[in-house]
Amino acid sequence: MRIATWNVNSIRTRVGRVVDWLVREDIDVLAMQEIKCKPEQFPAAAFEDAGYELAVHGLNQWNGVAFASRLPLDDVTTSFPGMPGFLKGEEGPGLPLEARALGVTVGDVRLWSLYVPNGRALDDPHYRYKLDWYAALTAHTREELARHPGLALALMGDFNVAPTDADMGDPSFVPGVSTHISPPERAAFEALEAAGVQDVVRPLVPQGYTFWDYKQLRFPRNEGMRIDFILGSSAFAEAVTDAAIHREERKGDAPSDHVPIAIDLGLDADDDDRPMIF
DNA sequence: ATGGCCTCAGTGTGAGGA
Repeated sequence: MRIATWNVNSIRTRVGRVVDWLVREDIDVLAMQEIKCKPEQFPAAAFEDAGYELAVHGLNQWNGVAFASRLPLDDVTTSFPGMPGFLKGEEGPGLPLEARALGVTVGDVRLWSLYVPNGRALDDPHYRYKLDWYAALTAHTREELARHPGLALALMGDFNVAPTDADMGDPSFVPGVSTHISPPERAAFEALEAAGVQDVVRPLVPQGYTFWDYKQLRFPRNEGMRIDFILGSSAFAEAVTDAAIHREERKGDAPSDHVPIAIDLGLDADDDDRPMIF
């Protein structure tokens, strides 16, 4: 089974490219972020004609998350319990939720497509929102794994944090000034991992970015950032057999500014110590 | 090579992205 995540930066603009890639790479389940449309605007036919069913969560022209899958999608969940909302100029609880989280179950595997808030600037209310969003996601993840020990769970998407200095290659992001590299953001990412999910791509792909800004020749200069991840529970991580960051998808006409990340899941049939997931 | 912002709503220009 091949699973992938991709911040597509508008699915209506990218539909041909995305479906071509799914078919070419034999992807079974794709988590998308920044679809930038409502469900009724989603170009569903192109996916369905290629053999994929959809789960779409979009409220307006911003954010938006979705799944495309060749396998049945069950237990579709929009937003996770405790997820904070946001409304410019206002603060406190009860603000409207944005379309940033979508959970599905495929077989016995629980998957989330996540688009973590950007933060905008260290002194912007959006930064507090980002940290609160991380805290709520961490609490939910911890509770979910406590409730279902041994669950194969993966959090996939755009986490908007470069966890290490090697993950930040964009010179416009300055320590002490910029988002994505601040100690509180990095601590929030580490706290999420400590809740019981680990980066299942980095051990197999130690180097490489997943995002390059459209501006200032960032891609030709390879001044990118590694901010898209697949974080898996122990049961999920043990089933990962391969991983790849598809850097080629940043080339050519009308690319997203993010590239897809794909992993293979499988099991050694002779190893009875491992849980049988598929 | 991979090339100097892009997308959306809406029709002029602001918001948002990272």
